[in-house]
Amino acid sequence: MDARKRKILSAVVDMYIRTGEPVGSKTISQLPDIHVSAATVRNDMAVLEELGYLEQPHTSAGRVPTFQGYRMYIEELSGGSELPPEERAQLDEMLGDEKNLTEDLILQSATAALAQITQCATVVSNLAPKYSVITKVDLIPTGKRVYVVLLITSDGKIKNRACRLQFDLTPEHMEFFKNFMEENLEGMSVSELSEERIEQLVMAMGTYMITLSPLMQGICEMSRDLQKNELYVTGEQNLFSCDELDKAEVAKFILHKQDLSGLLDDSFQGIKVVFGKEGDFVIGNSSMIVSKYQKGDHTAGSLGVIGPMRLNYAKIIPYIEYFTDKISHLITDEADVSPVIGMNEDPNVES
Amino acid sequence: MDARKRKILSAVVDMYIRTGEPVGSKTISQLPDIHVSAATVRNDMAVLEELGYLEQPHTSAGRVPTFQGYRMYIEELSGGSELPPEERAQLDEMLGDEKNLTEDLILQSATAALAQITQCATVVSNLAPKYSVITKVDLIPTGKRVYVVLLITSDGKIKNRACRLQFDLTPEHMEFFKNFMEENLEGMSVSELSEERIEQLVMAMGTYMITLSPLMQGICEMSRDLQKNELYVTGEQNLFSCDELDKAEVAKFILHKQDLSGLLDDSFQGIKVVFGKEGDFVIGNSSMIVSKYQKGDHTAGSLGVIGPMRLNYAKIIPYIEYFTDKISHLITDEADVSPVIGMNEDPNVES
DNA sequence: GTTAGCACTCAAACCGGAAGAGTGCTAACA
DNA sequence: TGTTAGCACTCTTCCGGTTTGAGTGCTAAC
Repeated sequence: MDARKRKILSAVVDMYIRTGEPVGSKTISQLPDIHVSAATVRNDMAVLEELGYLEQPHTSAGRVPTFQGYRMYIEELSGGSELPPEERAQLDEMLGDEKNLTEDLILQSATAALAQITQCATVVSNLAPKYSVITKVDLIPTGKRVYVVLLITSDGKIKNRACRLQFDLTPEHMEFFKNFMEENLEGMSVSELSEERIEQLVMAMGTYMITLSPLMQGICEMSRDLQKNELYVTGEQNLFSCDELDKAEVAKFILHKQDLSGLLDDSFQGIKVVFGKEGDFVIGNSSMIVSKYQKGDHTAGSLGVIGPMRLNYAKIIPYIEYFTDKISHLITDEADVSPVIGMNEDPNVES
Repeated sequence: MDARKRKILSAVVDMYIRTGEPVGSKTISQLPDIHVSAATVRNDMAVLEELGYLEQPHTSAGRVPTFQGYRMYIEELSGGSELPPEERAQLDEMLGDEKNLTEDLILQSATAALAQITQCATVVSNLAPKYSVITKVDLIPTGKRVYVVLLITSDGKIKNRACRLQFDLTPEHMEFFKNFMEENLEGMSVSELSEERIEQLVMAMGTYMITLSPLMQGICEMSRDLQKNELYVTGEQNLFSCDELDKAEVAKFILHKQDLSGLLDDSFQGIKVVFGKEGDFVIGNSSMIVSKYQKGDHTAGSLGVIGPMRLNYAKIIPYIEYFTDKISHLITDEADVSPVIGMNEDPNVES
């Protein structure tokens, strides 16, 4: 494919993104940096159509990019531009006071900022940190035969569960439980805390087993929660004010946002673009641009934008790259400094 | 307004609910219990239109009920039918094993069941219990200068917040805090726990004030959470499969469901019906039917159904009445028996 | 390889008439 | 006086035909 065809393809996609109308040969030929006639453009477009980059809604209409066409266009872009300093400053300002923020807050303000400038929905999948460790287990009596088990992890997550027992616990029982936890659970990695492991621990409790097993059941449920990845979505409203998207599909998406995790946690590098209805992603005519962020040397999660397929990729891709970069730095630094203020009661956090 | 007009109005609303088409005089005159000609029906309909119960989309179309028309129709109904035993049995079964359930679970299964049989969205506003008391405050060190404050209430709610202090606490500080809480906070009603009250307590701490005030700040935030009413919404999908409702409005509603609390907590008795766009309720062409449930002698919350205005009121109203009655009994009984298993980490709970 | 010219295609917009549902009014009837 | 049949009228909806215009593919000339 020669340079002119590439240029024409780019121009078609660009124009289509701007206008939403199928693009004709005449329009392209009139562009300042296209120096050939409409007829020539027509010939090239016919070839681009054969190659699968463009298509016609009907015989006498202009051309519209295919998925493949968009992909090619995006690839051309992504090598490109660094963000100009003034935009960078603007983004920094939107991110707010970066210091002293916790990981959750950093992610929240990043998604909020991104949603606002792109006028799209933004999504973050924050992987359950693999190195997180249980730092504290506590047991608090709160009523007749009701006890609250409290679980705190090294990355600042706090979980609690109330458990009803068959008998009230003696001080000896309480003592045993606390010691047992200190010896066996505290210091253990959350990812090790499988159901089998808990089963084993219950067995190891000996005569206390029967009385205390509901507590262990509670711990089991909490550890399952802790191992789930978190998914935030913000700016869903923006999808509804976009008339290229089917409202019913958007609604379905919002109600099943969890389904995204598969797409987001997929292994990939750099920028990934997913188009609606091309794969598992349910909103037709939409696209999702995702990039990963790191904590130290590990992938810690991914940040993405969801909007119509006609999206200003040229602007948005650098934004996302800048944000994920920035997040990587912030959370890596932050991890060195101090534990995190818990946010596990925020209703926007789903898993 | 004579009996025949009343009957005709009822018939028109009924027919309109079934078909969704404007109803003509001929259709009505052919109904089995209408024994007058179409011309007579026409005359009556003209009167009903003058009275504001019916309207015409255009001159040569049939009649459609107005808000007032619906209201009249619903009023006629609500005196009516007890639920037949077989339906009652069916509802009971859907509610599942009623014993041993907590308040939250009762409400959840009721909304789920109601959403399923009505194919509508259901909504529950559970008022923050006014008599709820703080039973326990605990303080747990979890990291360098980081402490978790735990708050447990008599109705089984558990809240926690991590607070970062300026210094690490000495055992003496810890001791003081726990004692102070035991003396001043435990036993106090949640509703008394205003910001001013907390302010006063901070003042009363004397020399410990500066060090411990971030903890009190945390308590303040948690008490604010505890005083919020809870709002569950279920079955939102159903609204999207209903083509009389504007999807964009439904979406807006879902994203701002909190706005409902005003409508739900309003004081009223028996059944209340709100029509979309008539007042503050945003979904055009929709209606919401609400009824209150009691805990002992106090209103504890309300349960409602949201669907298209063309709703089978004759069926749904008795359902709602039955459910709220049942819920009232269950939660009143349950309160006597045992404290509640906490559910405050459920992501569906909003406030 | 590029371009102008031309015939062709197709969607969208427009128009006008016919069909049909339903009304309001009037005059007759019990 | 209330009820009914009849009739003219209104208004939406549907259908088919025509027009318009944008855009194409092909061909022949440059």
